[in-house]
Amino acid sequence: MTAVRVHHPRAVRRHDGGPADLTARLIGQRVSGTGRRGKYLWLELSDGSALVVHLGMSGQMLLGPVPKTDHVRIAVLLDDGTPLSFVDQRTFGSWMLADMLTVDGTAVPQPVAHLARDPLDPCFDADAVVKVLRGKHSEIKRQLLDQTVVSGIGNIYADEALWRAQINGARIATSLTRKQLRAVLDAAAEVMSEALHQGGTSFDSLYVNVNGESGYFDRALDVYGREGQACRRCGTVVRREKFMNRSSFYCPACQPRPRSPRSRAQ
DNA sequence: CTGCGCACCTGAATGC
DNA sequence: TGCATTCAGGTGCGCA
Repeated sequence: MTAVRVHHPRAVRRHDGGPADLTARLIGQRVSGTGRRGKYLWLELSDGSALVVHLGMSGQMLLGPVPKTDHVRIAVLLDDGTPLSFVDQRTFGSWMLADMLTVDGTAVPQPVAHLARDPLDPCFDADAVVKVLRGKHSEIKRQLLDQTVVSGIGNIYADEALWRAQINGARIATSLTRKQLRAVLDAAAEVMSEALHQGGTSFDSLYVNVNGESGYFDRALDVYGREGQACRRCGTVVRREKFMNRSSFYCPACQPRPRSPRSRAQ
């Protein structure tokens, strides 16, 4: 990298040294590899450190001409003259530099070390995750969103996986069988894989791929965002309720709510 | 340890 | 018409 410009300091808020330190340490480095775990990705650098990137809600890493948008947060010039831009409208994304560590036989940057493997990781061990889930007396959806249990699953794909497995997200994981928990994890892997092949989930023009194209997976969503519409499996009206300051969508017939009083009763 | 509520941010959608 | 409010998402923090 021959030049680095941080246009918006918020984009490096998670980097300890701030914009000046990040810039100084990036210049002169070469990219020696790439990696990803859950919602984090990273570029391995020639000095052994890693540039860790989280795209947040709307972040993009773009190679080629700097786009004409107000949302370019960081601009880099690579050695061959190609610009690399970090574009992020909603500014939940960030860059940081970190050292690599070896965890469970895999080298990952330090800020990623606490994350569990994601369902698309070749080393993902579903049975081990089922054990973790069964060991916690907490709601299954809460655990699906806990990146230290299984990474890469957000609110939308959690709802989709639970719908496929016909499990209500408010069920306490300890009350579910190994088979049911395994079904939820398998469904999550399926949903993520299908979404990936369709270019992700786009609700509006913000969510586009590196070529500026929308993903099509939102058209394939079975339950998320379908409040008041018929369940695609049984026709019952899909419900929505508040959960962890987010929305949960579910079919009350296919995914019956737990009876236990510990759940969030209305 | 676990849960809970909130801040962070922007722009689209909705309300008055 | 215009201003105010609500909402969505992932992460991480302080506090119970």
